[in-house]
Amino acid sequence: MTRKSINNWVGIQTEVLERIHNRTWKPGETIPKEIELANEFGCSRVTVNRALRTLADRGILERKRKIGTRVALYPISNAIFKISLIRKEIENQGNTYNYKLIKPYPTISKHQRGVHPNITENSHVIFIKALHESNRKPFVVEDRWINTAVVPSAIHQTFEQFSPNEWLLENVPYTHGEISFSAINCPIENSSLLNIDSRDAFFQIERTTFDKEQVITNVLLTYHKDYRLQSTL
Amino acid sequence: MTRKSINNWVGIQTEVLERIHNRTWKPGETIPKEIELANEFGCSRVTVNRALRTLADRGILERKRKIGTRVALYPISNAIFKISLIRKEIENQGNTYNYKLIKPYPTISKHQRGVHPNITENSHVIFIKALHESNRKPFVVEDRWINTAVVPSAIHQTFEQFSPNEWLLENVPYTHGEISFSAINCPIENSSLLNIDSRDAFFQIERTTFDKEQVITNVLLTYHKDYRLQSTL
DNA sequence: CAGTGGTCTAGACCACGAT
DNA sequence: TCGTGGTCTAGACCACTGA
Repeated sequence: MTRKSINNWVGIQTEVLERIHNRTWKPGETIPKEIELANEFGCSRVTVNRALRTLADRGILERKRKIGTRVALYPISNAIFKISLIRKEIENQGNTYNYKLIKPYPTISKHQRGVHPNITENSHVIFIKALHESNRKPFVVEDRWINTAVVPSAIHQTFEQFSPNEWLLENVPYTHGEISFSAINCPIENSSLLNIDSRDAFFQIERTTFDKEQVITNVLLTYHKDYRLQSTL
Repeated sequence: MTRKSINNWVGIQTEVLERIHNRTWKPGETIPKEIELANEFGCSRVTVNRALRTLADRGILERKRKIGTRVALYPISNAIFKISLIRKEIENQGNTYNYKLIKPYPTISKHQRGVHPNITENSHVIFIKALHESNRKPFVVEDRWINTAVVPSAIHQTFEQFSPNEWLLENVPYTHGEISFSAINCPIENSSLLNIDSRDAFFQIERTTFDKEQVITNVLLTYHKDYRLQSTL
């Protein structure tokens, strides 16, 4: 064999993608094993392994020990959204960022919304409502509660100068989280903040973060009308 | 050194995450270089490299040659959505899938919507409107055009038995794509299909796929009310 | 049991980027 | 220029899984 010599994993990945694309290897088919490809490309097996493993991570290949590597029948495309600071998101667009605390003082009470099994009846949570502006225009309303059982230091924050979004990210490490996107109608309280008709459709993101099974915080982000979350496949 | 011996990359990753989490290594700080960690854990540098590289891919670390590896100041969380067949999405929920072509025969005409720079004025496109049902209830409306300049064989399809979503994925390879999520009001034509009030908010996904700079297809997916797209962080 | 991918090692050289 | 991460190699052993 030894048709073409490729000795870097990106090159091999490109070649494999090309063969899938031009149907040399069809969906569902098993492709040659690592050693065979290593021989063909004149490189080591580890290099082939990295190329194929990366493609498997992307859902383009399916790999099983003993069986081999197959081209995925229904390739899964991953849409990856990078979740960062709201301030960063706005600044990255070249716009100026402003922050306003809406509820003048965070209130402490039992939880009322977003009931989560790990929040007990006695858990005390802080509620905060805040507005993030882009170029002095409403961008997103942040509706949040923080579990003070996990983050007691949050009690001493007024969140007047910086958002809980920012404070938490810098000061409270989390292990994992849940996120969901949806469309909603008439969040009456927020429509005036966002300066739009309350019958308009809003794009909403809900996020809950955990520290080893304990809920840290839950946030509802209600975006301005026409907000679009974009990514590539 | 050689405190604890860890000789697999997942173990090292876990240990690194723990040190970031308990603030042994604080946000913005530079952590020891690969060789030092390899010595401490009693493993080879390649193993450390894989652990750190993977964490850098996740946005938890930032790495630069000559500079070293730092704990990201604003850790970026990736929300990954796996985009698959609509049929698969419904079946994976344990529900029965049904498909209905709405416009009895796909029409061929110049493009009218979703103008894309790569679609020329003379491009002929096929328009299709279809409904995907979950347990006999409307789930999502598929509003699509296909560029026949790139996919001439689409002309011969009636899309009565299977959706363009399925046919394209199986028969037309693509190289990359764009996707965006948004919330919209009153898609009057679709509200009756989805059997809901036309003033309700809808969750919408728009997707465009390419084959090396040529547009293959564009689709607007309008979901039933209360649809939520979920993922983990 | 045997075949295939998963990973580790030690050593080597390359590539980027700060100085 | 030179330090640090990026990657490659050859060989080895392990882990899963089908037969």
